Amino acid sequence: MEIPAPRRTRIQQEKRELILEAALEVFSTNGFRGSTIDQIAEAAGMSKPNLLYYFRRKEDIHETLMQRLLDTWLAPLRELDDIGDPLTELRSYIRRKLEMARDFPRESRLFANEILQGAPRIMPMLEGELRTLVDEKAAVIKGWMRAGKIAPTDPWHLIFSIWATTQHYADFDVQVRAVLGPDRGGDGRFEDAARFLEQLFIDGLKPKS
Amino acid sequence: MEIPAPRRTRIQQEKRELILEAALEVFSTNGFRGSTIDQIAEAAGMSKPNLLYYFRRKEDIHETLMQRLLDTWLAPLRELDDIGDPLTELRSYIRRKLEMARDFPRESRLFANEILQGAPRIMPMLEGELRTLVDEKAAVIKGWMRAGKIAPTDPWHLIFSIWATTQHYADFDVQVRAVLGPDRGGDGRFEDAARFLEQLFIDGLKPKS
DNA sequence: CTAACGTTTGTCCAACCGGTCAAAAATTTG
DNA sequence: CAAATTTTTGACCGGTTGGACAAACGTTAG
Repeated sequence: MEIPAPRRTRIQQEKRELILEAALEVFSTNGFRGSTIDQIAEAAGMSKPNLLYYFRRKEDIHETLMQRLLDTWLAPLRELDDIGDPLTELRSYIRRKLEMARDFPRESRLFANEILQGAPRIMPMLEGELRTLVDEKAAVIKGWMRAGKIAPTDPWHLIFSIWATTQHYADFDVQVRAVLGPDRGGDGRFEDAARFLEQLFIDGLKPKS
Repeated sequence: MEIPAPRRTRIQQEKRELILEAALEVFSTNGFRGSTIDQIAEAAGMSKPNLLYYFRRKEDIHETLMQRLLDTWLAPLRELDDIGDPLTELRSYIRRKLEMARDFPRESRLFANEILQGAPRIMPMLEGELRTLVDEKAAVIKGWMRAGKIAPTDPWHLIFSIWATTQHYADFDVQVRAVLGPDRGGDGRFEDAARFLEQLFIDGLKPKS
């Protein structure tokens, strides 16, 4: 029961892409209800009825955006497997997630907006696809713990803490920059964050005695 | 140039309180633009014009809510000082922040919503009061590092990571519960989180050799 | 009691917003 | 070229929303 991909002309492909790009910008800064079709249309350089010719409802745009988002968003976690050294593997997962926060902050905020409001549109995905993937990776991590490669702890909360710390630099960007001030809040903040997070996750705060 | 607190009757005090409580509920789940005065009025058990008698504009409600929020929200950080053992002090800061995420999730989400949208209404506070406070506490932490009481690292990013990991359990609650599932996602999740975070921040993930 | 003051409500309005529609303009096809 | 098809637009509509307003109602002080 797969919905057949609608046949589309070259113009339709391009215009739909243009609209999605504009909608990402608008939705991620104003939220779904805070955004208007007019805003998206203007950002995409077309009239409202014209936009509605490509996406018949506002929700359709959001839904399409959401579906694409989740694939790329979970890619770093999918890559996590136990073919390498566990600590190295986790380190590079953290690095990849932080890079995504740096390079795709709009996507991160779009996702955060959706979750904050109770995930009305993607709840099935969270309980299904996401949960399965996390359980799978938690099992891998548990294996590392049993083998004594990393300290035994809760794999699920470990994953949460990686999500939280990395996405923080996208979702709370304005706060981070405000607190760091003009001097330290520049482009270097992501490298500082990377250094800090690596140390935190590997060694914690206890001083080496 | 302090604005004098308006003289208010008993009824005004009570009704304003009622409205703010209702508005916290509505704003924190729908965002500012996603919430209507009617919704707040209904949640407060009064008519819309009646509500507008106590707060003349929708923004006034949000602003009042925001001002109160920030005081209580930063209280745990204010309590952090160097009269105790540094590691213990940080541990109890983390615990307090996690308790706030558990006990005041609506406040956390209200704040997150505001920051996500670029903090249009509280930016001066972030650059002023908040930044000053964080700088002050960062200095305390730096002192601990110089004294060899905790491992040397970036105090600002340390504070960010504590905020991120603890608030995650309020802001991303639906995701946390969806991923943990009905069994592990119950009331015990905050204790699991507390245990995990303590271990993470103190010892990190490297196994004890 | 009654005048003054505080509170509540029904009604109304202008702006906004999501979405429709028919007709014009542009593009593709034969 | 001309017909068929796709794309674009201006005008419009019904519902919602923030907010104004005056009248009604309740309360309190003299």
